[in-house]
Amino acid sequence: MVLEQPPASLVPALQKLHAARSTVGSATQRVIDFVLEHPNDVIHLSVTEVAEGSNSSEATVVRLFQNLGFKSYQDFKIRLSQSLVPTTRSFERRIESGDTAYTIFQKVFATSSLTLSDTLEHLEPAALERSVDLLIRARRITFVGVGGSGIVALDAHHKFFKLGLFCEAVPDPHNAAQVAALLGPDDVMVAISHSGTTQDVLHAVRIAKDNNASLIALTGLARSPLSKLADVTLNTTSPESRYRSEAVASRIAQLCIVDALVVALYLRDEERLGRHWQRARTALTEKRV
Amino acid sequence: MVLEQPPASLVPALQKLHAARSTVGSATQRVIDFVLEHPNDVIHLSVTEVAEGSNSSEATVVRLFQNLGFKSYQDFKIRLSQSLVPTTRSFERRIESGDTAYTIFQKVFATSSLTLSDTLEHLEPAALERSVDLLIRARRITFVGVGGSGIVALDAHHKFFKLGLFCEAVPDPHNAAQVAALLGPDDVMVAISHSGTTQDVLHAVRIAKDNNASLIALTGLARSPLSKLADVTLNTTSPESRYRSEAVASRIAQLCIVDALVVALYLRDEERLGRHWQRARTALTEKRV
DNA sequence: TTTTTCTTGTAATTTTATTTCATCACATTA
DNA sequence: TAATGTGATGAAATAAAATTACAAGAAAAA
Repeated sequence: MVLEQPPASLVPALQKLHAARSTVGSATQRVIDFVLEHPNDVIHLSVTEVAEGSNSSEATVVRLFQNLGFKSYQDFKIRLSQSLVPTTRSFERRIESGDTAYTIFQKVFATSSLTLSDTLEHLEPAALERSVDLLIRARRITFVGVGGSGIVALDAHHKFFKLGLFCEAVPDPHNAAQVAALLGPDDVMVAISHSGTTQDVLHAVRIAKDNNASLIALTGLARSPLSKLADVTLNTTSPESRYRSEAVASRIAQLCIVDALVVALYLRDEERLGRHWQRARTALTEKRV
Repeated sequence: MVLEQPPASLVPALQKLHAARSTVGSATQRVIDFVLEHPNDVIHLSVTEVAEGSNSSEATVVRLFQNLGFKSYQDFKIRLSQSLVPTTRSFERRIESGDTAYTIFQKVFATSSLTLSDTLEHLEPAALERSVDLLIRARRITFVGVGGSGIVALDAHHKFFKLGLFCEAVPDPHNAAQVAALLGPDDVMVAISHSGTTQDVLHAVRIAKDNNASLIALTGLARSPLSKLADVTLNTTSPESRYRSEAVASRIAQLCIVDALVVALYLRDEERLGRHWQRARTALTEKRV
């Protein structure tokens, strides 16, 4: 078995295992498979137990991890436990009637954090690139969303506007359809709806599509009517929770997506957009004490 | 040494050690001190090495962790390594000109996540309780903020409104002062300003204080003119970052604070607020496909 | 003071990790 | 086809680490 010295390992422990899988013998492969299938258990298992679980021998287990560049089996377990940490277990996030304000804050923040990482994990790099492509070329950008999603639309408008882009937010369902009717093939509509089934939004979206405008969907359900109509879908995912609707938690992720889009656009055309942004910024400073 | 069975432990491993310190003997204290001083090294040390490092015996080390509720010394090391998982280092969050869209997303999301945990860490439990007290008793709640903070105000209004509370958002600086003039001693103003120095907001806040209204400040700088006027200050903290103003990152945390406040209020008076919330919810369902 | 309780370190024991070594499987070459 | 080399493997030996048993000593209670 030949293995290069692994790079300073930003890579979580499990990826190393996966990468090595094809270059090792059958017994060692069984060990790798076992570890990949039960990573959370392995943290608490001894060499002997792993050997038994994978129908191999202790020696094979020990050698595997040494060859992978870990100082010892224990060393591997430490690394592994560190890469497995992020999921605050759901029972630790569940809000109970008797919780103190601070406990509630802890749990709400934990859920939000989890929503962010879950969402990031499920976003497709290709979809992001396409979104940026569409937005940077757009003549005009319209953000549509009602209710809670309307807030996201306003936020997006606020930020895109600072970049000097021609854009508008339509948080009012009545106006949405009318604005959609004005869009053309060079324009982009960004439709925001957690459920992806909001009638008012769908109505506006259909009109926009009829006019050949491009459509980016920001939604919480991958297979919704809205995402079927969209050129690109950016999905948020969030864990269930009592006392706090999924929609609310996913809004945090949507705002974060907007933030990231703004930064990505900025870097695509720093020359033009940077100038606008600076001007908007200095105009604000005068308003401070 | 008497120790209650530790609660489901939202608490990182080290806090347990710290809490137990005063209830144990001198040798055990030396062990605790050693671990608290070198947590990152301990992860890789054996029982014997820890015993040597702390001038105690192996038995003392092993017993300490068993008494603290860990299954074994190894079990403790696993927990410890999980609580020590290095936060994404700042150079891994810094956005560079050449970054791909996906990389930018990773970095923006990482920064947001960090902002959330930083903010939570700095929030004072007492301040949270007082905020909830003030809000639940309020006759009328006014959210004030301009620009980006105006979005937070709107979001807060949207959510508090669903609980059936008498509230309003004033994202327009002109109206802010007028609305503030209408407030009385039973009312609460929630002022949102990242810098805590926004003239328009301060103006409105002073008027509100003159009318003896209570003031909750949502700000990003602890020692700002705004927080001096406030009865309670809820602070957001966020790491520096290029291409993305601190204000933008901290907005995520502000929204999260609002979310948590809503949940906390709800649980304080589930009877009354739950009824309202249910009604608002069912009214929405009809708008879906 | 005496008795009891709790803490501690030494040493024995058990568990766990690592190394050694003989064997086997497979590929290459004669 | 047989001979040879290479690397993977597991049984067993060894080493290391963790845990427990126990007796001595300190502190608290009677």
